[in-house]
Amino acid sequence: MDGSVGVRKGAWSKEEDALLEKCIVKFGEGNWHLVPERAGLNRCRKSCRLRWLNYLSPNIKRGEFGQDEIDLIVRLHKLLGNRWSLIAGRLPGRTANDVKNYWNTHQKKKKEKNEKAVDQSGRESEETSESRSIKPIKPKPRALSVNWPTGTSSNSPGNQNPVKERETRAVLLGRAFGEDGSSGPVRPPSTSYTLDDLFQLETNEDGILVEGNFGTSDLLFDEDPWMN
DNA sequence: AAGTGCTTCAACCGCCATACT
DNA sequence: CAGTATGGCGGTTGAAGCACT
Repeated sequence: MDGSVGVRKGAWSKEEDALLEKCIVKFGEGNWHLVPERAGLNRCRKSCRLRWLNYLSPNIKRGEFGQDEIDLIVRLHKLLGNRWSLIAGRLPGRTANDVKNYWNTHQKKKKEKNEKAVDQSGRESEETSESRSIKPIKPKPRALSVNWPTGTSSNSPGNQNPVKERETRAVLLGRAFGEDGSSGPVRPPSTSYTLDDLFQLETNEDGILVEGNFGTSDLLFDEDPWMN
């Protein structure tokens, strides 16, 4: 794979950051397999990419998540499941890692609260809304084939294969969000999408977003989303 | 002030999809 | 068509910092 024998691991030093940044500024993003050599770094390509995307990239927004961002994460997670990259794509300046870390932190607290609730009131929490009805869309939208937009119907194995079928849906989802599949790998768009966009999307693209019965009411919370 | 436990988040790992040869 | 290279993702881990006793 990486063929990386004896590459450096662990936290990045300021010198390494500077080298990587210099390299990206000079050559641009992409060609990650060339980056370690170009930058003069004893790091594997994955490490370089991750460091740039999660930390060094100038687009990254730091600091705490705002309430609107939290709401959006909660709703999108309900819709998409653990599709952190897609969720992060709706949050300008936030990375998938940020969102994932944030979610895991709060999920932990949430779980603990649920367990306490079980201790106190029996099995009430088994009936929590999430476990009851919503099946998040699980498949991973990946880069799209150049033939994808035209060659999907008759020869697509997705029609018989449920997994493929769901993948197709997920790809559609990515496209519907504005990810242009015709030009290579799926990338987060530069603009954000509002919940209104999501709702509209659901109306227009009936059957694409939805797995099971899913309505706009499923995205609404009457109470603190982290509770219960 | 020191020790301990908890939380956060950067980074690694393994896997998968696509592109390329 | 098969094999290989590359990019990208989600899950997990561990170090550092913080809070509490």
